[in-house]
Amino acid sequence: MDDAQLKLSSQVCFPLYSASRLLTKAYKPYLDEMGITYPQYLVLIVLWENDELSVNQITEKLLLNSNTLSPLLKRMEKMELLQRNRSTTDERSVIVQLTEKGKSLKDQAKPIPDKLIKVLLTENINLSDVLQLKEMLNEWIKILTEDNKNLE
Amino acid sequence: MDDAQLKLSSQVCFPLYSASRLLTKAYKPYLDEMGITYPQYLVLIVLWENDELSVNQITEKLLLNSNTLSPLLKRMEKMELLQRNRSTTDERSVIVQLTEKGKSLKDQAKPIPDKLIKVLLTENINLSDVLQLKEMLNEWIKILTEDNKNLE
DNA sequence: TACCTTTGCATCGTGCACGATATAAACGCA
DNA sequence: TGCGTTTATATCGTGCACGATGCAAAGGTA
Repeated sequence: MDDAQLKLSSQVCFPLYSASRLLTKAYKPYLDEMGITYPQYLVLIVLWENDELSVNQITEKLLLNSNTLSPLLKRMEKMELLQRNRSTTDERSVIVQLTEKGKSLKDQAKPIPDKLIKVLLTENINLSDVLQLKEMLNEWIKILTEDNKNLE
Repeated sequence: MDDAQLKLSSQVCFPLYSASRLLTKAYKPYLDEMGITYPQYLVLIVLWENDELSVNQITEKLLLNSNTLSPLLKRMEKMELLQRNRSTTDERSVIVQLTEKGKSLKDQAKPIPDKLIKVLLTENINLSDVLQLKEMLNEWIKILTEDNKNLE
């Protein structure tokens, strides 16, 4: 049985892929109330932490490219959650900042992380397990982003 | 700072989401050689394990709905990797089975899992860590799929 | 200053994901 | 047997992801 590793149950990527999709889906009821999607929520988070960011700074924080973020930011601008303006010092850059409407969603978003972490804690999984998992994922993210850079 | 949990660095879902995307991207060079995508690779895996499966059986194994799988399977049929036929015993069901071409890709796929697990093992992360992470993810998947069922 | 390269962002095409909905076959039960 | 309900699959619309490519501004260098 030398193809045992090919079985679905042996693969690491599949649980990662499924858990990610399902957890994102668990966010949905809360994000629906705010009228946004999960990737849009991520953009709000980094802009709640930083008054203004260039598109490039957002790509670095969220590990998404401009071909994903440009249309997404345009949709959010149309929803009046944020503004996009060319930088005056560097005409190539586009500066993104939240509108009052975008800022005001922060209060509504505050209880979300707490609600979701409660779903993820069980008899067998405590908070320190979750932190350890996060550390592993972050190390993988570091490796995998470095890999990509090496290819360029 | 009562909104500390709202920070990107505090969230569990974001590392899950990023690691999943990046790991899938790491598969790409190998899957490109076979002319398939990651979700198509998952379909092949379950069909290498089972001679024939209904669309419904595939949705259960991959946790994807028919609205995702139907077009995906059609693309794979057009690529002559598999065949779709209505069941004779239950005309509602569509039975999916691999063509010789689909079966033959198995040999090419064999070395892939080994190559990728090597990327994920580091000074700080050994095989038992990975197994533990898989167990946690599988427990979450169980919880989150049960949650969805409860909503229906 | 002319020119080549890099950088920042955007557009295009393709393939997922997924909620909402449609449709036909099968089932259950009065 | 008739008929409402469930089940299996498919279609449609929208929003990501992402590789390939384009383009203009900025930077570097002879």
